[in-house]
Amino acid sequence: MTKSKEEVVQEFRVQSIQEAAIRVISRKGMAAATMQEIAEEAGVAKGTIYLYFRDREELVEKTFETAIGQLHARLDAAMDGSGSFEERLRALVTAQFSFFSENREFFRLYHSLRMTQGSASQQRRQKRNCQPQFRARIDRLAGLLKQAMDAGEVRPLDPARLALFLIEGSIAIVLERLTDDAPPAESEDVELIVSTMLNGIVIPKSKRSTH
Amino acid sequence: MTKSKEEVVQEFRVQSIQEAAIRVISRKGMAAATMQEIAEEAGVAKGTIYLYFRDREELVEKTFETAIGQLHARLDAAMDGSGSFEERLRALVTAQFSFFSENREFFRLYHSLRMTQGSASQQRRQKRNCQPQFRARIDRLAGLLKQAMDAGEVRPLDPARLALFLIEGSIAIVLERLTDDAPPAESEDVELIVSTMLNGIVIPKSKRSTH
DNA sequence: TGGTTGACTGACCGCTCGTTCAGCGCGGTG
DNA sequence: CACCGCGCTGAACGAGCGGTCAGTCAACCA
Repeated sequence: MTKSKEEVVQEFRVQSIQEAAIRVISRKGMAAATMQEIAEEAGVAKGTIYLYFRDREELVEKTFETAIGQLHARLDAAMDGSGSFEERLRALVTAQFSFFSENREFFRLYHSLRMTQGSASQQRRQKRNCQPQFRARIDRLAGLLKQAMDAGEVRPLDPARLALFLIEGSIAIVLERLTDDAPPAESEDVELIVSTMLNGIVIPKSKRSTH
Repeated sequence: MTKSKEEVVQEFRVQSIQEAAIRVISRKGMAAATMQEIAEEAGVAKGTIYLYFRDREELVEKTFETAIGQLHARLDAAMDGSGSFEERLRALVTAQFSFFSENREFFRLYHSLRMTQGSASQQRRQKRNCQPQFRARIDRLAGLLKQAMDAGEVRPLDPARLALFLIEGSIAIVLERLTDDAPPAESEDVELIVSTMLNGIVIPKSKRSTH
């Protein structure tokens, strides 16, 4: 089952084109990323891309799928640990933070894709292909929350809404960190998110110091 | 100081072109919205737009400024009320919810603008013109939070980060409501956000029922 | 009512983009 | 050495964009 030379070359090309696509889309955004620039970034001619991908749409789609697979693997690993609810939640947020700071460029691709709009057919296509990927992330976290609710650790709230709120809120902070010149330690932002979600921001009246 | 007939006509044109721009950008997204389609939507010829706006960029910019002014006015009104911190926070989230459900299309424009990427010069331009608008919203909420912290009602956390987390999390839920076929009552989602932010999701151990 | 104006139009232009394909060079074969 | 086969190239193409401007005509004056 060893790979032939041709297969190795093929895989190398596909991979380096995808990596170039991530970098260019991250830099310029989905709409402004041209095939020409992706080709230059990958060190091949424009035509070469079309030997490995049917068209621009397929390139973007396949690239996204490859990259998000890695993210999901990391997040699953973080969540499937056997700690307490709090530990698992903290692990999830931490994993998300570290993945995106290791892969800043992918993060922007992730966002570009989510927010891309276009013709009606493009929108339908995107809904079919990409939405399920995001939905899957929400659903997994929602599952974790539901579990904690059933165990009586967490108040009974709509788990899907909570998951959405938490993930999007975190993403906003990750995004902010990316453009921050001197962001605080990663753990500090993780703690802010986790403690806010778990215990809220209010100081109970019984614990307030007299002003 | 009464308006001349020409001024009235001029204002009407400007306004209807801007409204058309909002609708088209909302539908197709920033990149895919063409001058041709905006013109058709407004019921004028493409060239007419250029009598009222220097170029596409100015149209988008002016349109955005006009629209976001309304949003800020609403949110300020909600926050400047003289209630308790909790009441003002609830009012803010509620105002955001109702504004965006009354102006679904503007909401999508808002998002399109935030996520637009492009050439280096476009990015710089956008940073100058649009980022401050978003920043202003964050800053206002951050001010409210800071006030509550100084009063000892809220734990001392980075107010800017908290504001970002809250606003983006809420926006995600608003967005979800827009595509939901049968979303829960607005007040229900507002309550979820406010109570989560204030008190967290955890049930204190002392109050847990035995399983 | 004939003349003048200027708001409006839409065919047109230059340009950029995704996509194609005739041809190039190179490693293997007889 | 001549001859392919094939991965690759990049000039060329057509579609579609933002922006232009010569032409149109209803409204208004003299």
